[in-house]
Amino acid sequence: MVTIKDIAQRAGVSRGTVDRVLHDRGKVSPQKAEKIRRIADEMGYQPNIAGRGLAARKKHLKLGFVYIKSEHTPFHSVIYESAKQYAQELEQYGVSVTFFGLEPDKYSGFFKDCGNPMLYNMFHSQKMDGWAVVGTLGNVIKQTVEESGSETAPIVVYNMDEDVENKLAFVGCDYVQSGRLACGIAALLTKNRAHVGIVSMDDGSIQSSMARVAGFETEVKERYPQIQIVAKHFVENSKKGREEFSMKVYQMLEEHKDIDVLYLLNPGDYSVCQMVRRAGATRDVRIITNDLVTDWQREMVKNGTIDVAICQEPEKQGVKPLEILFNYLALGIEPETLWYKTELSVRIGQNV
Amino acid sequence: MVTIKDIAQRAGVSRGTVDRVLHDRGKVSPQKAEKIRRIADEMGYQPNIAGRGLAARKKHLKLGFVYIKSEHTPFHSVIYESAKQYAQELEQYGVSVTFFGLEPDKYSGFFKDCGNPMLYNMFHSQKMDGWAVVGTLGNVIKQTVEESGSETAPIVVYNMDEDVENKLAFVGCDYVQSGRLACGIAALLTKNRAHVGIVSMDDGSIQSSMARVAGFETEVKERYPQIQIVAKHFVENSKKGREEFSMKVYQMLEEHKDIDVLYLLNPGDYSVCQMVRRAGATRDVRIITNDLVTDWQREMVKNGTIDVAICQEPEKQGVKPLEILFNYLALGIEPETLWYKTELSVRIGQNV
DNA sequence: CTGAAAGCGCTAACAG
DNA sequence: CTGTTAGCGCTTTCAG
Repeated sequence: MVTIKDIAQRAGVSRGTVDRVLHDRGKVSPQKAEKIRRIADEMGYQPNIAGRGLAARKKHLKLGFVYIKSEHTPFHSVIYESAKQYAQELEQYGVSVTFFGLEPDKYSGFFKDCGNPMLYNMFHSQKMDGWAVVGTLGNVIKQTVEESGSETAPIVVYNMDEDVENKLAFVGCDYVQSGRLACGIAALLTKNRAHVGIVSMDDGSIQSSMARVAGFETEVKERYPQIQIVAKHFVENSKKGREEFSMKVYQMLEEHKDIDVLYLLNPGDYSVCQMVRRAGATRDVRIITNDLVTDWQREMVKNGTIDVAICQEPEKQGVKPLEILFNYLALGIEPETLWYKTELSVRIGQNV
Repeated sequence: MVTIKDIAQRAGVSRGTVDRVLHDRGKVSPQKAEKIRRIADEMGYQPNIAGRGLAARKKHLKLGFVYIKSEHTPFHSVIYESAKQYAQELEQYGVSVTFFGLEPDKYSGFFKDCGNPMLYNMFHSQKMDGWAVVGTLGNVIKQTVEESGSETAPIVVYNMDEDVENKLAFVGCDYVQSGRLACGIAALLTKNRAHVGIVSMDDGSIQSSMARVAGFETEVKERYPQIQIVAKHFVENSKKGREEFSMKVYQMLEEHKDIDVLYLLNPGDYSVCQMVRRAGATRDVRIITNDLVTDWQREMVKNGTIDVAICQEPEKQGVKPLEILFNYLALGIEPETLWYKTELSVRIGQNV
């Protein structure tokens, strides 16, 4: 294996100079730089990760992790817990991670106007070397941090993509594909003839739901002309909405006796599944949901209350953003891609 | 973060002594040892991986990877390629991996009597620090290596479990669960009423097939009393068998007009799927297969020739055994479990 | 039985 | 602009 020392020797310079050239830091005479680059190339130099990892401690990197903290979104709790655990592993590289929990429950209309003083208070004085931010908040945080005079630190967005300027990467699933996958499952369950009711606990304007519905509809058009979406219901995720949700779904099933597949985008409260089973005892409705994060949800898949769940690796959504930042800042490894897709998996009773 | 140096300082000894105590190597006076252990514990010492990784280079570890080399088993090619790639990453830790390809095509009855001279020639003079061995060959290799006078090196078995004495770990899927999963899918596809034909290109005596069939049958018994297994056919994987296979399956479908789910354990030649589609044009047969490793197979899932494929992470089966050995030998990390289960995933046209 | 020292590959800080 | 030095945490080797 060829080391930086070998290159230095061969080029007749010091290791420091080689390091400077390979990292474009400091000034080196053009001829020397060129020579060093050529030699490194010829010898097939590959930096040693262990060496870098060890030396990285001197950088005392600080990362910020911004997440959603709410008892109504257990999915984000899983992300948070995974990130927390990975942060501990990063400690040995001298990296410290600060967690910023945003609590939507405390502010009505949270996602719509989050350029509020709370955010300013939270972020204006934070100097971080890198940020991992849950989508839809990327730009807000970027602006808040920059306004407070700090230079631009790299940002990785997760869960929901957002058009943040110069973001380092995005980690999350392909929601359109998720919708397509749901359609493929509906087709399998009904020999390509599903009558589908789509339901979600959100006002229908959030990106993920729109993308999933669009994916589902595209797949119907392209591949399963006999599948029909007979009803769509969106109930907003508020106290009132949560109370009404089950009833709305019940009414939908009553109104459309031909529904044989229920596609739950964001059930919010999963007890709606149990309701469907009781109410539809004489009917055969298949339930497809998204995500599986609590024991209770898993249990429902195991016992058949939910037929199929489509999952998107929440753990990875917590870990990967930090990993990308660490690789970039500590080890000098650029992200391989701008979009790290988390896998869409199909879970049924036998593989939850 | 607490280092070995901190402990040494606090205990009033040298770093070398601390190292000896923490690794039970060399002799240290009992009182000192006890004291050091206590202090390490109190201070919550966690070894630094980067440091160990760097120091590991001096060990010049040698690992052996034994795999199956045959154009009839693309699954094992994927394992091999993944292992090969990971081996390259290990180079920077001073680890060299030697690959031993066993070619069953060259020997009839290969798996039954592989205590032959070929193996002896291949392994008798190999001194390795650790072995990763495909299941069903673990013991043979262990014996061959030991007979040739080499002391016992740790062995990790992969793909198929085997009762190797003192093996360090096994990496592979739960084949019984794989069979259960297939049954769960058959149930979904047919509203719990499947009439199933089970087919495989092996003589029915190999472990994985037996386990899958057993899992399927158990699930039928426990959960889906209305599912029936109406036929089972095993055709041995020989030249003759491969030629006959498609026809045998065709005959089975003709004989049992009620079959609506075909469960292909090891199709060998996937063209059988296309045959079923042509032959059964007027009939609605759903095909469930295992594993998805070639582009051709993926294409069949995409275009609906295969309805569902159950996969078992072949890449991981190549990488993980080497990773376990590396962690154990180079970093001193014991395997967390004796059985590293690879995940069983459900693939359909929308998530291949 | 134990301490001291060297070195794994890389980076940062300092001195010219 | 460039070379030297020190050190990240751990292991191994060499003396004693």
